[in-house]
Amino acid sequence: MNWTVDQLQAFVTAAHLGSFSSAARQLNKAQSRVSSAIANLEIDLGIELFDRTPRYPVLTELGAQMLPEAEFVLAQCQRFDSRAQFAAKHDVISLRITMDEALPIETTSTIFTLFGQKFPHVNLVITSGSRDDVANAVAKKRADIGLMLSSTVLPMDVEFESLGYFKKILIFGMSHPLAKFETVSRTQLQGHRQLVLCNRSGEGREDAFSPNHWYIDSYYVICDLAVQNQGWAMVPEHIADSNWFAKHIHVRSCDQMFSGTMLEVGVVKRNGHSMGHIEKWFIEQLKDLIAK
Amino acid sequence: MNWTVDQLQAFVTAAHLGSFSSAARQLNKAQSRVSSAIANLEIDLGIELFDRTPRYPVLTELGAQMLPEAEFVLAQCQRFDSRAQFAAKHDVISLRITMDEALPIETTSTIFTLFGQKFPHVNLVITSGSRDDVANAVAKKRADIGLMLSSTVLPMDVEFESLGYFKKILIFGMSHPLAKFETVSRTQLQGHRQLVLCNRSGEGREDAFSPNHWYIDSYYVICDLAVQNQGWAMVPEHIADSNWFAKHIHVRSCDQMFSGTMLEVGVVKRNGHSMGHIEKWFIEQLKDLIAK
DNA sequence: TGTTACTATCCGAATTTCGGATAGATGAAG
DNA sequence: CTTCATCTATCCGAAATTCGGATAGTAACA
Repeated sequence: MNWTVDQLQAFVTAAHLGSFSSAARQLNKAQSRVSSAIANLEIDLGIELFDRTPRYPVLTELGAQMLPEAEFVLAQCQRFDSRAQFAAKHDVISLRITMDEALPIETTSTIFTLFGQKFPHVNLVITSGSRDDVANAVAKKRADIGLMLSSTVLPMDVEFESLGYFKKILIFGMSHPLAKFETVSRTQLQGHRQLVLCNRSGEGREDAFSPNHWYIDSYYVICDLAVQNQGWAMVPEHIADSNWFAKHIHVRSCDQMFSGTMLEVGVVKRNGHSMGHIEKWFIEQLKDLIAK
Repeated sequence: MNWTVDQLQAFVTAAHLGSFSSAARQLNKAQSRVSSAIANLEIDLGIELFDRTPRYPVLTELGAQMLPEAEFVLAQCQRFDSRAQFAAKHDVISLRITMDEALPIETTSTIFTLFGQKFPHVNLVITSGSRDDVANAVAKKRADIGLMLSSTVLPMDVEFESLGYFKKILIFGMSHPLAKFETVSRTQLQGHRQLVLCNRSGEGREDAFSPNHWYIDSYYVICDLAVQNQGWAMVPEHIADSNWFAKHIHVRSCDQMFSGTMLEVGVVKRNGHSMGHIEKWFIEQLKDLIAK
């Protein structure tokens, strides 16, 4: 393997333009260079790429078969190079994002699309998990930034920055005793079981309002149980509205009932981890989207 | 983009071995070459790949992120090269095979598996179609060799070479009038509709035995119609035995009844197209498999 | 037949590549 | 603490290669 990328370049452009001379002009090289570059490539590969008997060189059968291969290799080389140039400028080549599975996918997926357009050379690693997983992944350096709903307990070495709020709403199943009332009072709620979010470890609970309550570590499980009339709950609006649950639960406004009806959402990052402008861009986009 | 494949090679092996010197030994180069190769690569990419302050150089964060990229590019270069070496030797880099859809898939798929093991550098293009499609694809240079059941009419510029024979058997539907007989005579058959294969254009028919007959261009359609008791037919054994039809049709031996109970199978290739030894290998394998 | 545009080849200057030698540095061993 | 082995960066001169220009031969075209 003695050929160079330049030789591949000469081969590919000559094949496209159909002439060594024009290839030389396009590549800003002397014509003799393109000629000898291709000749040397042919020697090295052991393949005659062009038939030179006609006026303009024409690809041989094997040459035509090797052309797409060469184009592919060349493209990979260029991708490698531009990625390196990018990394040299921005000091980053991949960004690992982890997010709470309770976040609305519509929101985040549009961000990733934007991200891919704006930073085509950056690898994204997207993981998701429960709220604990998110904070831990950031703390343990398995992720660069995390996206999660606010939690009262956080690992020591990460910090939380608020981005905005999601509205929480009151839900219960179709056959739940409260379903027959148009409005419900605080007292009525206290008479039934509340489904409250907690961490995976069972700690870091939200405040339970009803003395009768279950602690559950996932909003999705909570909604599932609500569908089966096992209790009422306060959950983020987008989860109750999702296709899985929307038709099987009752929704009641409860603005006047609780103060903490808003759920804080924010990013977690390692303490002292200074963010590059890619990370900043990402967080700005998130703020915009959540504000809507 | 000014770096060379050699520099990538030096980077990758040095990263793996953890030392420039050992990389130089493995690559049969002077140590100074590896050192300067990597230094030049770093300059060209604008990235510091190794941290040289410790005893042994250790990858920087960016260097670690670029390593798999470099490995990938290198692997593509080597693949390109070995494929070229192969093509130089065998004059082929891809083989386009087209086959009659009536051929037993079990047979051919094992051949393709073998082929992939024996010639990992050859691209396979596999298409299938009716018997006309096969011959035409070869004639029109859309395929290199075709695999089909014998046909009385072939395009001018292709030739047929016999590989072996498939047994044909007599079939009819479960409720067909002939189903109640253990054996059937030629006269009985002539009293019922025969389903006969023809070309897509309606020409190139097999000989119809019964004066009452339909011409159909696919054995699968023929079997379908037989299942629905629309007539009797002579079809290749493997088609009648296939999962689709086996339980819905009656099979009768008919060796003593017809002389042409064998169906010739063979390859078609362009006139004068001299086969490389890859094509020969392929055809040999086919002969072996069909003989079984 | 002359003109134009193409390719292969030759050539000398300029550049790069190559391995060896050297010097400084580091970690292990005594 | 000293010695030693081994590492890396750098320098060096010879050798090889690369580079663009010049030239010659050739095919298409008017």
